[in-house]
Amino acid sequence: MTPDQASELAETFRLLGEPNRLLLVTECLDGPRSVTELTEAIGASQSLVSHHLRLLRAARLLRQRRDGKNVFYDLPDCHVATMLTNMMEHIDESDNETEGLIK
Amino acid sequence: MTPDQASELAETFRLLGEPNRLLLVTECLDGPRSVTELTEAIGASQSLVSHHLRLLRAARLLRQRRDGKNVFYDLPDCHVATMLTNMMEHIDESDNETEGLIK
DNA sequence: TTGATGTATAAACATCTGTTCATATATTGC
DNA sequence: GCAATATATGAACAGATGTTTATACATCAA
Repeated sequence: MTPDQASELAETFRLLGEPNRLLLVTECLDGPRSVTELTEAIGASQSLVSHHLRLLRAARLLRQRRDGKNVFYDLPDCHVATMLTNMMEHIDESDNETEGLIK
Repeated sequence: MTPDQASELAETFRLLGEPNRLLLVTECLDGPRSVTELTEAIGASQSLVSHHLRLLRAARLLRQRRDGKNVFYDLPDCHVATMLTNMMEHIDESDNETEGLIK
């Protein structure tokens, strides 16, 4: 893997590496969600949600579509959705181990 | 997905979301690597590599094993290796699209 | 047009993070 | 023991990041 490829892939991971953003993306796994729905789902302020959504759509991790007063977000058809689904299936497997802590 | 699960998964993504750390992990995909090898491979300072390795092993993304004067790092047998391999296989697919930029 | 609702943006700020520099801790060979 | 090599740690700091507050923009109904 070249440094450029690493930076590109890391950028995706970095965006998913924030709990609120990860929740926003996973909420959209089952279909389009309006900003209001997303705001209620993750329990953050509307402004914060909007800021995070901006980053996610800039990186094309989410797509935006307006319908009347609402704006809906969903995942474009890409491997990120598949990867996330796979990760979530295996999320409990490593819970048996004690969480690692920095000395 | 619960907020706790999101935080846990996000923590893994966050660690992989830094180019140097991602390179360190991918370098170890094909087998154990010494700190010296890793340092040369990613072209960073020894100190920086060591700092990053500390974070990665604290999160159990990498395992540490000393052999004489050298310390070798490798991936524990977990789904992270599989995920990374899958992601790297598909890394070029989304390159056709223009990179998203914040206005 | 006005008000109401939904969403986005800008500024400001405290905290977090990556990095460097210096130094400490192993481990081996002499 | 000492020197040399390999790795880890601590302090310090600039820059990035997540969040809040306030405000702007968009859409629809009356």
